[in-house]
Amino acid sequence: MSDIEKPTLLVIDGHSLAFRAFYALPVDSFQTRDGQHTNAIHGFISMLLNLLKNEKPTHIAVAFDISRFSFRTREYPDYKGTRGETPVEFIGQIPLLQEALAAMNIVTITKEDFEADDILATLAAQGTTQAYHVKVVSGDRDTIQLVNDDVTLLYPSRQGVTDLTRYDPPKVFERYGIEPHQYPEIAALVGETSDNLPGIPKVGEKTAVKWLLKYGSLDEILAHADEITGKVGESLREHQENAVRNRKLNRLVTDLDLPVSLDQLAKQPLDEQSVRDIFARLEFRTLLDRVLKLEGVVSDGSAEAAVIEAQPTAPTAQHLLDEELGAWLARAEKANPDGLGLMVHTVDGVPVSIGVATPSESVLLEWIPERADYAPLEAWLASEAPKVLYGAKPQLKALTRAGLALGGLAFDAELAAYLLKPGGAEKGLADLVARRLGETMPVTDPNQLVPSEDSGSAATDAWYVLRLVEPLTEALDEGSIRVLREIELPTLRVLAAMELRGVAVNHTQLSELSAQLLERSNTLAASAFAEIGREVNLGSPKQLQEVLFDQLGMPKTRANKTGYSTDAGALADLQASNPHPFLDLLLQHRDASKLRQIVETLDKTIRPDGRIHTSYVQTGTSTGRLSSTDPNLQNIPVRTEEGRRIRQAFEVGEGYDTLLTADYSQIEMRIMAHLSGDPGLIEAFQAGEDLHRFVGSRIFGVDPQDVTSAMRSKVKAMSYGLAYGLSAFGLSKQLRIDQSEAKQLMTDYFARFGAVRDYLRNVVEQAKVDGYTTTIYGRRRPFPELKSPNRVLRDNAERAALNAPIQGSAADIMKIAMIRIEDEFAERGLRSRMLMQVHDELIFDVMDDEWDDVESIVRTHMAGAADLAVPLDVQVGRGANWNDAAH
DNA sequence: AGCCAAACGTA
DNA sequence: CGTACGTTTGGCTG
Repeated sequence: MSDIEKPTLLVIDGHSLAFRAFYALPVDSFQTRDGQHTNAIHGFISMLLNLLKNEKPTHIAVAFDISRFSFRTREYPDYKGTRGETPVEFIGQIPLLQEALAAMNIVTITKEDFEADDILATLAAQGTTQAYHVKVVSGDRDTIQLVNDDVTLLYPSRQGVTDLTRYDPPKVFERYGIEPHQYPEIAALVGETSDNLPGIPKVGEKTAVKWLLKYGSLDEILAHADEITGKVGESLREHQENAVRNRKLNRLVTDLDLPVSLDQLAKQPLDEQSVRDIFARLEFRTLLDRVLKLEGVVSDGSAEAAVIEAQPTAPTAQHLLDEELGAWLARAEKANPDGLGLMVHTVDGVPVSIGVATPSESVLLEWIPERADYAPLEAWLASEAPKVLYGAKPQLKALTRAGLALGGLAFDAELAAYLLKPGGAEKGLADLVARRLGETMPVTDPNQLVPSEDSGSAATDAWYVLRLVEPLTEALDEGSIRVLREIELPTLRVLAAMELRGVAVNHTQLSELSAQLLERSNTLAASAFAEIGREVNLGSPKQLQEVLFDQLGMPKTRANKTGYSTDAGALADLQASNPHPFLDLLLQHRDASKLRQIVETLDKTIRPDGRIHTSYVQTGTSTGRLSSTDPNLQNIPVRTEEGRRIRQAFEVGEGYDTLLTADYSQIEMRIMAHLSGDPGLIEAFQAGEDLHRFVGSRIFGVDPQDVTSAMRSKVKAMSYGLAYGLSAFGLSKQLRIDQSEAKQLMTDYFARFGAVRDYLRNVVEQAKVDGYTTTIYGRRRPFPELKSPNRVLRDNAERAALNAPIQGSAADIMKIAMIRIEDEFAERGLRSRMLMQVHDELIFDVMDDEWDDVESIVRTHMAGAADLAVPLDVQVGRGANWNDAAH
């Protein structure tokens, strides 16, 4: 029988592929009206249809695990023990998938006490002896052992299920450098974290292959374990039983007694009515059409809309200049009043190419400065004609550097995706296109002989960006669209301007400080070494553990993954119980070197203009705050005297007279007062006196002037902890008081401020119902984990959920204030300018003759950014540097 | 070179 | 067993 005539048997690991599909497709986008999630089913069936089309199997079967338990878990109870809880959204999808497969007349096979992989292995073995071509589809690497001349493994690459890597024996050799049957021996040595099967520590794939090539088999390696030198050799001898156990567990069973024979797996025509029924329940229209079409069933009207078989390709970019360019833009603009796609590709912060796209056409320009024939583009960019971008901030900055204005920023797909999922799932434009459009963006393949001009061009990108608008807008609720248009898009402009401005930092001062700190840390290190009689790396927690717990015999501290904690808290505890000069020196050394590290990092980022230009990440937090990188200017020390010396190096810029700092006092507590409507808390803020003193007097039943500092600090810790979901345990630990006392404090607190407790409870309850929390302005944060059966996950989510509206509303308020301040500075033509944001604080370069205007504008817009039940208090300071400008 | 965990700075 | 971040370091893997 020639190869061509051999029947082809396709066997699929149902559970593992469905799970891959689950993580490859966005959960939110695949949900039936009654709330059943279907992303795993959709992804699986889609992959299955591709396989049927491409592999043309004559026989087919899908194997499923019956449960998490098998003969392997009996032999080794920890097997797969680290697997987390099944995500709630996945639950229920497998039975529905099996129904769909049944309707398609595809045989599903399960076997009590065995895993799906064993079924695959048995079928592969039967197929080989009965002269089939076997194609195994599995996401489990252990199935590599099944590969031979007649058995090919199709393995999903990375995240998705659309790309399957085809492993035949040469491919296995290319990837691993070994024969397929040797793979389990490699895996046994390396171990498998996802299955909770530790291997030989320090042995990775490379080492394992090396040994296998040298000794030929695992048994031989173990027999010659004595010959292997070094740490790895020791490790092998010490942990060889791991490898033996792993090898036993990863050997797939090839002789199961299955209830079906191969000829019973012959592909059958589907049952059209059943398929229609189940697909209707799953609300899969496009897939129904695909499935019926593939089976040659004449499709009815419902299919017409969805016969988009191949994914659309980007239009070929046109290269236009002068009048032609102007005419094209005018026509495109008129035909697309909602906006054109725009993408500016940059290198080192300056534009190199610019793409503009309509749904059917695109234009690409290489950007060369000072070319007159780009004039129509420059005019269009500067105009208010709406533009749609992805990741506009660096593009806007690059255009600004090139002297180009950008008006009409109507949409940023990155920001839109962020508002939908502020946890941040999509990474980059291509990922977003894959998830929201279900299309694969063309990539420039370096091996391509004739690179297609449009793949990866700014014009192609612009075209994809434009097409993202609809699905993203569709997915966003009204409130989020408002947040996008009224907060995030204007904030983007403000941030671009601030980043371009930077902040002046005194290099000389930082260098001096760094030198001083270095000297101090060296002295401290020397003294510390003298105390223990040897030199260790004080920056290595591992070496410190040896010193503290072995050499000095100190009591064990809090456990962590690598042993016992040596953090500042643990060291302070040790100092209290086992005073030793080394501890104090170590702490001081840590302080000095940490500070020096910060100083050094800052110093290195000062640009030739004498200023530090941070980048604010607008999509960096799940609450709506900004984050700051390269360098992070939002964690500059302030609590210690030494730390404040760093702030002294942040100076007023050349051409300006003074720095102004403005910060919100207790904004989160004020938001809590507003959101909870607690009369006591509202009164406290309206009275305008010291908040913690006021609250303390209520709780302890004394006059405000009789609140002691001990009382005040307890109340302060309690108040701040509230918004973080603080427990009595945490409070007692922080204040170093009994848990019972902490509990009493909480009881007393809530007795006086009960509405706060009710509010916090309600936030979580509501989030459980809605699946998300909302800020005052309608910014949402999803919380799927609130429904998790896993206690730890759920508790963490509950605390995050009660904090999200508070922290998020504060972030919204600050962003609104920034937008209004920046706008008014521009309107009034002020030279003074906003430089930095540190969550509740803004810093400005100010001209003396503008001081009064600036102060009043800043105060007005910060205080007026929200209309709360309590006033927003703004503290303003003035000085030549950041430290002196703090009040 | 790339990854993780620990540690620690801020609001 | 309080939220939200970013950066550096050591120590491991390759």
